[in-house]
Amino acid sequence: MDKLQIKELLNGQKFRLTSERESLLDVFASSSSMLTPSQLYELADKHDINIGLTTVYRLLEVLTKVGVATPFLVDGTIFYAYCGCEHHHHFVCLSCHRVMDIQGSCPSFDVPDNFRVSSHRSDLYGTCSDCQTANDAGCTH
Amino acid sequence: MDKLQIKELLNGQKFRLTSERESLLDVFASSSSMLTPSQLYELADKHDINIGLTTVYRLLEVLTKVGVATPFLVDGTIFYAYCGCEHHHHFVCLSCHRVMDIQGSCPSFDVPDNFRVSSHRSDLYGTCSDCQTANDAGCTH
DNA sequence: TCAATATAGAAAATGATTTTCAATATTTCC
DNA sequence: GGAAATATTGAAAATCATTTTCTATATTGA
Ligand SMILES: [Mn+2]
Ligand SMILES: [Mn+2]
Ligand SMILES: [Zn+2]
Ligand SMILES: [Zn+2]
Repeated sequence: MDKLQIKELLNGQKFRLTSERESLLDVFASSSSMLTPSQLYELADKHDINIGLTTVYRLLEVLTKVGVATPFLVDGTIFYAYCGCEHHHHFVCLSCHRVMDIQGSCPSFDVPDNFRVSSHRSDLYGTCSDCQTANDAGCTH
Repeated sequence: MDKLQIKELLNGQKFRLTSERESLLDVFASSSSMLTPSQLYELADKHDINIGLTTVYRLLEVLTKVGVATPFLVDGTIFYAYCGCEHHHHFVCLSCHRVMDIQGSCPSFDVPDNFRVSSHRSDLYGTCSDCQTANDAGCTH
């Protein structure tokens, strides 16, 4: 997904893509894992991008509002992953917290006619191949 | 779902179904809405069941652990609904917060062979019929 | 250029959740 | 039955995540 597109999306809701947000977004989008706000803050730090934690919260908030970030609830904790705008489904590795896009058409369920379905989520949870071999080797990382 | 079954499930993990938990469970299971811990606490109060908020948190924790309660993340807030053990899918009304079971077979996605899928969630979000007619009538409740 | 609007970030406030702990209840085993 | 071990309760305190506040700064738009 293009950064210009994201800027347009944000501007459409009177949000701005500042240099701070752009740097953070780069870090966020390049991570294949779902992250807590604090984890994103730490990760940015490692890239020598020193942004206030409040700003991290605000970025995740606006990205979620425009649909570019997706929140995941895992084991009582809320994580965020950069997922772009096109609707798709996910596999979440409960071991390494990586989030992978998966192929497949949207599920269809029997919903009463008079219900309006505005969105849906279909997420799979489990262990990715890397983490399985790691576990096989006796490593709990 | 039988209360005895729930007791067995809890006992299986060395949890006990005390009288406090049983009263709370009655209130919880009879609600068709997803609830925050505080909301369940208030609801119990209305039924003249006065249980500490800490106990409410602990009940939801153990019920989630044994799979009888399901957490929902909606708009940044974590709610819980009594859902029993048999796997199924849900429609969540974003207006009244009721959670309805929906029919349909589990979706199938293309997941790499070497991934282990341990669980999945398929949730629909929208507006139930009651809330649509309420909105039509100009009521924002 | 000037006014209006949005953001950054530190500090403080808030609020939700967890921990602690003493009392009580339940289970286990002799 | 009756310890001893284990689990629970709930109030209070502590902790932790998130939001609010506020001032300086930046951006947008007439
Ligand atoms: Mn994705
Ligand atoms: Mn259900
Ligand atoms: Zn993994
Ligand atoms: Zn409704």
